[in-house]
Amino acid sequence: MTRRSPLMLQIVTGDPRPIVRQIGDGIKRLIASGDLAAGAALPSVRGLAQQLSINPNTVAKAYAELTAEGWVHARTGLGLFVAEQRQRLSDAERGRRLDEAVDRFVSDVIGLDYPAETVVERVAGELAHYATGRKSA
Amino acid sequence: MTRRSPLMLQIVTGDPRPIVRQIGDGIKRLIASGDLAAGAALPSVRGLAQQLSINPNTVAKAYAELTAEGWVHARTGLGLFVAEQRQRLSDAERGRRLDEAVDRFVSDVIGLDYPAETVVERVAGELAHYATGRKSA
Amino acid sequence: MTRRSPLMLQIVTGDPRPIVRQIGDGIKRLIASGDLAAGAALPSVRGLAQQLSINPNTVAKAYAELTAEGWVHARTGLGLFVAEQRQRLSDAERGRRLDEAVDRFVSDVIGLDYPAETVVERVAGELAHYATGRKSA
Amino acid sequence: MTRRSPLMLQIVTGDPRPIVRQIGDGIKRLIASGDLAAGAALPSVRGLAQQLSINPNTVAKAYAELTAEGWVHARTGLGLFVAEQRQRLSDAERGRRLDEAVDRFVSDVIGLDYPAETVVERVAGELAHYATGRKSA
DNA sequence: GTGGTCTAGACCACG
DNA sequence: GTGGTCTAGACCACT
Repeated sequence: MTRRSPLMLQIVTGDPRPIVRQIGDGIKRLIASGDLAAGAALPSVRGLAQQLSINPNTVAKAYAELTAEGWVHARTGLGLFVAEQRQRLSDAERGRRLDEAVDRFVSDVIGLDYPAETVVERVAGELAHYATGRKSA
Repeated sequence: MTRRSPLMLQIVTGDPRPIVRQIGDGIKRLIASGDLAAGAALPSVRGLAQQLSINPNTVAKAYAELTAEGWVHARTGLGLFVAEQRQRLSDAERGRRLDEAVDRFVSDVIGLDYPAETVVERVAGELAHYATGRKSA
Repeated sequence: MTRRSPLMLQIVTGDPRPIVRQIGDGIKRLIASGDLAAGAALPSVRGLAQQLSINPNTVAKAYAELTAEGWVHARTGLGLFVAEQRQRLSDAERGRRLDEAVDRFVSDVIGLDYPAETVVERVAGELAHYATGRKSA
Repeated sequence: MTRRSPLMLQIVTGDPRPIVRQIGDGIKRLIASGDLAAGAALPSVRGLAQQLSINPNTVAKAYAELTAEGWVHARTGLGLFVAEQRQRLSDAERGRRLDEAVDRFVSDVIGLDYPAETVVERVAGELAHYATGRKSA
């Protein structure tokens, strides 16, 4: 139950997001989708770095951010484990971040000339993978 | 048609997007919403720079990108004008960018723990302000 | 008002806290005490690194954490600025962190054999420097 | 007096403190609160390790630190016993540690935006559970 | 000039 | 073995 199997993670060089963010986003999704349950062990810094052929420091940085944001917690000498999820941000802050994300998304998409329904459906489809209120899968 | 009135544009220092992008996004929005019709003239580089109190180089760079992406075109000695509507990006490129934007959006929102419907409604609401689908099709 | 004067910051090699944390804590205090008002510019990464005779990456890391926690925000090409303060954490999370801090503090102090009043007075004295609800100075 | 009953100790995996420290802090608290009187025997290294389901090395290290700090003393062939109350640290050292603890505590709490009185009351409340001041003075 | 990212390699405490 | 910290030096985008 705490075995460290290779994660379903891959970094894409073409992706404009920095590697650190790709790792962070990827793991957040695995947690949100329930593929990584609370208490599960993450791959070691060195292990994941080797698996992805990147520098261990880059992985460590991504892990540090996930730790700071409360997604995982480190037990020195043992490794990283998925934390219990809990509401860390104030409602006001959550609202601000939603606004920001929506705003940016609209800016990104507005020039692509897709019908609004198409865009909305794509978003809805993606979000469907992640249960409301997380990990109800 | 070609008068150069001050654009309804403003840069926000708190915005995480670089200024170049804020200008580009802003003008794309004005075009998409119809506030800037095809054939309309854009403010001069110096004029807009002064209006927004930013470096003219920054405006010039934003304009260069809009030109490269086909949103506007330069008429030597006259200035920049909003281009006639046409397919600016290949379908493949459009699809790729949609994917990218959706992906990023989902990553941004996933930790906020909002019900999917809430998020989808917000996006739909924002998109409703702009032209739905391609106008010159 | 946005001038970058040398900060009242110093790192102590004997301090058990890592340098990154000393910098972060120091700046948080300067902000909390009002010495660094919202909108004020922080010293540049390279500048502070030189001033403290440490590696720029170390400063950058400290700054990145402050940014992630919302104390400051970066404007690429311009520098870092003190952010408007706002309630980012949920009440539950704030409570958890208070509990944790108190718990740790008691553990640290319990063996030193000081009268409780002495300890409490020291804490009260230190906290008095930082106005309730921040920057009311 | 010297019977070796199971200690009222537990390690918490979620606790940010390393296990070594949790053990040390826990025993110090038991001594400070009087639950472990001077002369009382501590559980054996192997026994406590088994009770807490942790590595004996970890317990041994914690015991070594307690011994070095003068909290307990070893009687060869018999085990560890709580030391008679005496000045374990120099005044300078005690003062330094108090400063350090207060400093760290203030840094931890400063961003949580609680009124100073609230924080002070919490500290006072926690400290009240333990002996106020040195007991054998 | 500014901050942000990435690599490489070192040392530490912890289990 | 684990994660955490620090240094050194490089390249990038932005102003």
